Amino acid sequence: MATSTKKPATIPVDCTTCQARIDGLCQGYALNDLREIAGHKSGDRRVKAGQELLSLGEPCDAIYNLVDGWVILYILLEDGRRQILHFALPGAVLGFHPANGAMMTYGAQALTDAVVCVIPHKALGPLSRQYPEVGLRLGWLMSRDSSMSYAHLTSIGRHSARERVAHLILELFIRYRSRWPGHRIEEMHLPLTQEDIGDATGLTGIHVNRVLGDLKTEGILTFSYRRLSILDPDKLVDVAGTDPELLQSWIRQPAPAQSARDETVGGVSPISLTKGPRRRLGRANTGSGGAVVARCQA
Amino acid sequence: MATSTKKPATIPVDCTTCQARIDGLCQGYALNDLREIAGHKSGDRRVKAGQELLSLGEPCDAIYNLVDGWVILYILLEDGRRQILHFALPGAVLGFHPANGAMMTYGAQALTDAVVCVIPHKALGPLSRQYPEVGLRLGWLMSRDSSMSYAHLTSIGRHSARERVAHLILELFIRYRSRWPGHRIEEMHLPLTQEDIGDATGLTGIHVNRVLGDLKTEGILTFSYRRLSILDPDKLVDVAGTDPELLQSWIRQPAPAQSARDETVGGVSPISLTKGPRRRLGRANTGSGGAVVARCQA
DNA sequence: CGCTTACTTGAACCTTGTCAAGTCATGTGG
DNA sequence: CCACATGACTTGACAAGGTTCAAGTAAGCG
Repeated sequence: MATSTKKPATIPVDCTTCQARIDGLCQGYALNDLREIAGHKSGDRRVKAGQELLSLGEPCDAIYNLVDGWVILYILLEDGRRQILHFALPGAVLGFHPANGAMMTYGAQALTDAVVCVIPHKALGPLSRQYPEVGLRLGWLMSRDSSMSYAHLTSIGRHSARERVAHLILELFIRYRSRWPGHRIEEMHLPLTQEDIGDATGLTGIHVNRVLGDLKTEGILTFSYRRLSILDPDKLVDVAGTDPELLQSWIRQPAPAQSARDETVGGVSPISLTKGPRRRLGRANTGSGGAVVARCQA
Repeated sequence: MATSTKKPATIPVDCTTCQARIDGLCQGYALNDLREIAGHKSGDRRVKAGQELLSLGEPCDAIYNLVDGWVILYILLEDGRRQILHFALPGAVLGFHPANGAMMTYGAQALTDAVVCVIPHKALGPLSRQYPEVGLRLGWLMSRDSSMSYAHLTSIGRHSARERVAHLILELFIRYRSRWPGHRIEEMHLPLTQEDIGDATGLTGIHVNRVLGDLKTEGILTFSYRRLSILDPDKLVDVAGTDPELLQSWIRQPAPAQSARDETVGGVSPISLTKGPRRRLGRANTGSGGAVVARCQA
């Protein structure tokens, strides 16, 4: 379960066990640095499942480190249509905006009980002067977001309903499972309705239902009442029609802040996605000049 | 025209007049700082219209500051389907990747002759230590990219073909025109085919053609052979079914690196989008209760 | 046990895609 | 300046994938 049921709501976030240390903003910092960084926080915030964390149009003057729970980002149209933009998992940073004092251009709602730690935008300048890697890491996190967003764009724009649904489920499964490396389970609590899946994939909930029905008939997966079981991972990858490498790249960690590399989490190879070369992405035929591999240490 | 036809290909980029100084990475820096920053460059690169700048799957070890020209980011599927992810205009940063030494997850192709200046990833660490704002600005730029991407997701996922095409054209028009503040022209060279518009909006070129035909019949715009004229801006905004505020927010500048605020570019109000409150975005009805709760230590 | 939310299924409809056959615009060499 | 080649645009008929409307059933919750 992604929700923190063990802690009473009054206990503040414990930075030493925070997910943001694993692949989020605070990755790679030693304990005393964490204490420093936490000094910039304006506090923590807990929201119940179903509540809004950030509302469209409200001014946003802080970034939110998602510590626990699932959160969706979405845009609501005036006629009621909704597009889910992103499923944020612990370690994500929300509310980082291009322009200072800008309004939120989308909303954020908790799917499960959730916890965020809040850092005001105006602390970012000083913070990044003290810890220059923080700025870069924010950049990397944002860049990962847009990379994921690009994959979603491709899914919605150029894939069939079948592919889209399979792709989304595969993505969420892999992302979720990557944080429980030991588990080999192929079953999980996915806190979504079929309607939600529709709103994320650009389909109607009804059609999602039909697609899920097909996938069940074919023995690929079952999903009902927020319970997901993957029955045939390989077939699922096949139906999703995507390069598993791409999905993997999101759970691989950006470069850590310092040298404190932590290989215990992330980098796991979920299900059997490692089977042979399965290129699903084409290549342009315009010759492009050579490139050199280089490693970088920030 | 966005292409630089006046300079021969051998002259290096002049940082003092570079677009990246206006709303890109180098905004707000004084001349001697610019010189410092430019010292981290590994060089410039010029590509002809139609050529690939970055190829999918190749390792990427540098960021590319787009100095001049139009560049598309796209994903190509193995069966030939293509999704255009983004239209990059001067000032954009390309190739900034979450994981060090990662492969490109998408390709980039020049639509016009284009010029980029190249900064190796491994220079970013030192650079951001010397100029901490650089890391944050990169974050802001990436965050803007994902914000734009979110708008595209909504467009493709929840808008009709008509709305999508109108939205894209409006977006490109506004973004392009924002860099020529003086001009009140409603005509421009848009270096796209109808097929390209289709690949960006998740439609077929043929259907784009039909939609454009309708828009022309209705006296809203004409677009053919890369020539765009907006005949009725207000109607176009209406058809696009989007909040112009959102589009505006992308051409508004992020906070400058220092205090050197430069209001001469950007912040223009394109066409007559300023007419009254035109909220096209809905609001959730979940009461987003209270506020900040606990304070935290480390 | 009754309520609510979520899921399921069917039939009619409509938007968009597909296939095919054009026409028009632009550039090039003669 | 024209003939030709090429890429881009245009149009029509038809099919398909997905939506809409409507009427259910099952699961979870107090």
